[in-house]
Amino acid sequence: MLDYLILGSLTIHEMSGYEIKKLMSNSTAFFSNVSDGSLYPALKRCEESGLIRSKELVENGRYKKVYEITPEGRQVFLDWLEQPLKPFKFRYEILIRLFFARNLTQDKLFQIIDQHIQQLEDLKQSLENIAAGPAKYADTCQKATLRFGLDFYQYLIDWFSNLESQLKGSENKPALANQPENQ
Amino acid sequence: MLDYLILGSLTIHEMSGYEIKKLMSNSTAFFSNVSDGSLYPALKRCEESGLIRSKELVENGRYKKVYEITPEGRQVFLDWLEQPLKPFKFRYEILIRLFFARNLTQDKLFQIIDQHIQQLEDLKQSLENIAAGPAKYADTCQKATLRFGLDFYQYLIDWFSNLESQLKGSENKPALANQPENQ
DNA sequence: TTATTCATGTAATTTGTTACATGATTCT
DNA sequence: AGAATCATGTAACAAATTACATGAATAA
Repeated sequence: MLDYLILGSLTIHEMSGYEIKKLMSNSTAFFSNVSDGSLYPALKRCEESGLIRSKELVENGRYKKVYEITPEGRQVFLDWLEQPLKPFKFRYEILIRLFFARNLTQDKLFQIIDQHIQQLEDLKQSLENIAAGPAKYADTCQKATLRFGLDFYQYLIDWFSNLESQLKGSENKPALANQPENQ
Repeated sequence: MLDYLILGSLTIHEMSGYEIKKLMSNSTAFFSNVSDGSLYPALKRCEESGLIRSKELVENGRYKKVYEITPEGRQVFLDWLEQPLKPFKFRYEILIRLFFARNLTQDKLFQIIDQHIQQLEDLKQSLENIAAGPAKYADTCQKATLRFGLDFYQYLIDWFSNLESQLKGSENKPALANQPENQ
């Protein structure tokens, strides 16, 4: 996955590892925050398999290793782009908490939900900052990606806010216990 | 994470590895589809660290290893439940495709989006089947978890359908190219 | 002068998957 | 008789993280 993120970035133009990281966090942070410890080994791996090649240079007295994509790398990337998607899997920590929330007081549960809403607000804010920024390289599809992030975070914020209201609304009832329903 | 999923399951009642897997896929499949290769080693690990203990028995001529949570395990689980959430991270393959979609013809992009919508419809259907089923152990919070899955998949289906309409609407324009904006 | 940003990397660990391997029971 | 489900596990591999490690340039 990371390899394709690297190849994709290099289809835009040649970049150093550091710049690739920058691009990720300035535009796609919400779906891929890459750590140094995975990026640099991945670059090495891709170079070894001939998908990218590097030149080392010194710019403003700073050592840099700038990578460009090779024709083979471009082909591999284009092939991947068209391939069927892997099965969609999604692991979402707060849902696990929610699933087992009967072990929790309602207050504690609300704390966790509030905390998550705050996380989401922060993430949304950082995307808004990116959206308000210079938005380099942003074509229609890249803008759609950003738009997705904004919409998505807002959706989750609303969903969890709504859940809280509903749980609060049934506060007098045994909220976390089994409630009979017509089945 | 998996360890907590196991502990959480065992707060409901004692279960074998197989039953834990069943519980996951019958109620929380959409956020945690656990493979044998991770579940059984995890059970071993938890037992070695004293969080759970097992008894082996033969039921209907079938060998079983039934696990129950220990008081220490319960405490570890409850502590975890209340702990701050880890930073929310989300990697979503189709967004990476979308981000680099300028390397793709519009037709190919639509194929990918359609394929993803189909994935989501299938996942939603499987959740609907679960929701229509006997819904064992389903307390309010567990129902909310299921509800989340249904709402979430529908949201994504709508979002991507909408994206397609929008892209189709601008088909005469250079859809995948950089479109100037007021910045 | 001190913190931040730029810049690259390694080592140990974590967490999980896929494929392999086995075997009994029950449903059709 | 054969397929599906029940039931448990190992071994090899994959992908990524965290912590460690270094060091120059620039902005406060």
